[in-house]
Amino acid sequence: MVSMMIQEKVNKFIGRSKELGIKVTPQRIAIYKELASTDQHPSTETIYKKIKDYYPNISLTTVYRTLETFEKLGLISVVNVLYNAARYDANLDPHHHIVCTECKKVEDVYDESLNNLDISNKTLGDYKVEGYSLLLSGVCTSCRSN
Amino acid sequence: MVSMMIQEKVNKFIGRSKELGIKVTPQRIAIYKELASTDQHPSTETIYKKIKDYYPNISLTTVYRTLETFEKLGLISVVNVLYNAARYDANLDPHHHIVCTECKKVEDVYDESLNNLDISNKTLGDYKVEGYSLLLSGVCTSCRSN
DNA sequence: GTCCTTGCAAAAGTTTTGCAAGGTG
DNA sequence: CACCTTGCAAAACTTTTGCAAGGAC
Repeated sequence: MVSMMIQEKVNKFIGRSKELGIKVTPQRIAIYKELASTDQHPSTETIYKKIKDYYPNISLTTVYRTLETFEKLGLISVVNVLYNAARYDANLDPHHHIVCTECKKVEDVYDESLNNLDISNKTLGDYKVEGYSLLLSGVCTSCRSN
Repeated sequence: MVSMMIQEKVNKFIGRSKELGIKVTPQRIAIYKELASTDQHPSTETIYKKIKDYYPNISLTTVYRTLETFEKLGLISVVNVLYNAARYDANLDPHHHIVCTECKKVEDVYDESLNNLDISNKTLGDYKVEGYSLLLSGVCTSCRSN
């Protein structure tokens, strides 16, 4: 799966789009292909700029709308759920977070057993790792009751 | 530490500020106190609004600048490192991410042993958990050589 | 041909910057 | 009283929305 050829991924995407009943446009293919071609998770703007090289008419609005559509249908996922505004933390002790996917509320999660994960060196590649934190996602009570 | 009284946290903050050589202003105390009083990780705007209730002259700019200052000095930390722009992922297989704290580049991390963490039920409180992902942070090779 | 999708322009929302006035150490 | 910090206003940036034209099915 990881090493699946780009074209194969795109074909799968086209099939899935048809199943979902959304239209397969050149813009959508370009956007999906751009995203599937890298593991660097570019921003919307970056995707837009890359596509513009060979598809100069594409609009940034389309990239925004398309990524949102794909995400809602489960064709892609958001890496950073909390991208809309900076969130700070006065608590510097090691702990993790859980975010409500509905209301975007974030709360602390304390679980000692998660503070000393053994992360194999080979996964880290050429990074000098400073730390990690776990972001759990779910739906909080008050959102579930709505 | 977790249950340390707010005033105690604020006092510690004031002492640390003096050590660091930054000025202790009423605005800074208010901002720190607001952040230290909750585990909900409000956005900059939310902090601003709360403080405005009892300190109507405070400026949103000050809140932005102050939080940035605190973060750079290590007085607080950012929950969502990648808050400046949406980042998407075409790869729906379970995997994690590592972000370079310098250039904000994000890459995939594959490590089977991290895909089935045993998260104790009591930590999850009243959330219905859908999933989790690990965000490692570090400095990539190209940023380290600069 | 129908209706979803696109592109443009404008609006809304978030964050940063310049500068003069004010307050801390 | 020096210099850091604040507040205001404006600019820069990111994301969303309305609407008419265009294209997929």
